[in-house]
Amino acid sequence: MDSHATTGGHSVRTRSQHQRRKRIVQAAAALASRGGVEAMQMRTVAERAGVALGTLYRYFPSKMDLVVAVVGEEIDLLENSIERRPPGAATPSSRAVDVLMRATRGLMREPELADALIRSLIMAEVQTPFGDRMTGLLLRVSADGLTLEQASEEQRDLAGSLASVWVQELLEMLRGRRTYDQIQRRIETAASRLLTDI
Amino acid sequence: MDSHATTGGHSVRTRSQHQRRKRIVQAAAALASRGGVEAMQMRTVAERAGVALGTLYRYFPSKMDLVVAVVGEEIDLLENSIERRPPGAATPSSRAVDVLMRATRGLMREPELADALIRSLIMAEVQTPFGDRMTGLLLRVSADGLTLEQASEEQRDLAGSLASVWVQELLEMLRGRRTYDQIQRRIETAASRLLTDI
DNA sequence: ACAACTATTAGAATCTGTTCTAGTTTGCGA
DNA sequence: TCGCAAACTAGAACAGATTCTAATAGTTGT
Repeated sequence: MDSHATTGGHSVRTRSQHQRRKRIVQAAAALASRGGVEAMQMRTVAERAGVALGTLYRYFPSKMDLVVAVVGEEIDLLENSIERRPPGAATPSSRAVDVLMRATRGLMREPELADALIRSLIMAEVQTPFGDRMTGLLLRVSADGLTLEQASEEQRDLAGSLASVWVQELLEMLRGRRTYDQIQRRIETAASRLLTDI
Repeated sequence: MDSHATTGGHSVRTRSQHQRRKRIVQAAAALASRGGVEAMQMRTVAERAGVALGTLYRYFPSKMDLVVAVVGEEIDLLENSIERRPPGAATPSSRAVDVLMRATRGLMREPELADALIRSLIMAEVQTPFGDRMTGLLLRVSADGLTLEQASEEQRDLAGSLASVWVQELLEMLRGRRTYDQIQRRIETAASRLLTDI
């Protein structure tokens, strides 16, 4: 309903505010990467970031907003990684698989963090940019640099569906019901159907 | 870690305990079907069920366990209904779409409850038979009565992927980001790709 | 019937997210 | 520089989930 300046990072006034925000997110990520969301308590985050609890709530109106910010950084890392080393495979679908499995490996490196973030995002009442960003990423690598806005509805549907499958597979993995190889096979199967002739 | 007797309903000792459990679940469902999970406060549930808070926690060690129990009853209804009236469309993919959209309409009738249902299933630490049951249902209607065990790995992957897409679309709907028609279009698009020549 | 054990109860206590209050500091335009 | 609005701080207060306690009621085996 309301658009805060907190999650976007725009409309930040001073340098110190920018740094404060950064310290908060870093403190949150550090805590979450060990004990998960439970360890990422608002009081503790504030303390670690050297900030009052009220200030933390000024920057992030709820704990979920903070989680979303942490996830945003993870996606930034993924996007940077893709920019540095774009997937070189021949077909759209195998490029998409490349990206998704690279993201999977990244998340597997910090399972506690991944678990906390994925579950929290799925539980979020409000819209999170997570799905859209992944969908955009998939479109970019599989449909020749297309953006979310330029894509046709069908293209967005197909890329979005693949992102959905990936998220569910991640959840299954976090439940201990999938191995990396199983995820890869399922993603490959789904991608070859969903992204052929896109 | 531990497997309680609470969610299963087995190992209930006396008749009064069985009835107590039933009253608790009914009270919880009544509260959730109006105000959603927030309205379903543990104190209130205990009060409505005429049970002490400690007793409620003896039966359901966490709020999530209670939600899962409420939701379990709803799923039974859903599956029975679908099996009583099998879809009659011509192609495998349209039969699958039929089933999924019928389930969607059923869930839309009580949005607050549906919200709790879907989220709890996704969040459940333990395995819930939900995904597998849904996948089995899709295989049955789209691949000529196939069961989960009889299907090939690829068939299970494809049906499972469609189920994943459906679950994510439901979540988007509950967040207010999808209309019924949008879901239908996306499910149709995904199904036609995933279930052709299955 | 008796003892041991388990279930239930009312209510206090704890924990953590969130809000509120009152006072202090900071940035900035006049 | 002055003054003001916004940002910040410490800490109390509040809310709802979960845990704990001490007492009572119910069940079961002998």
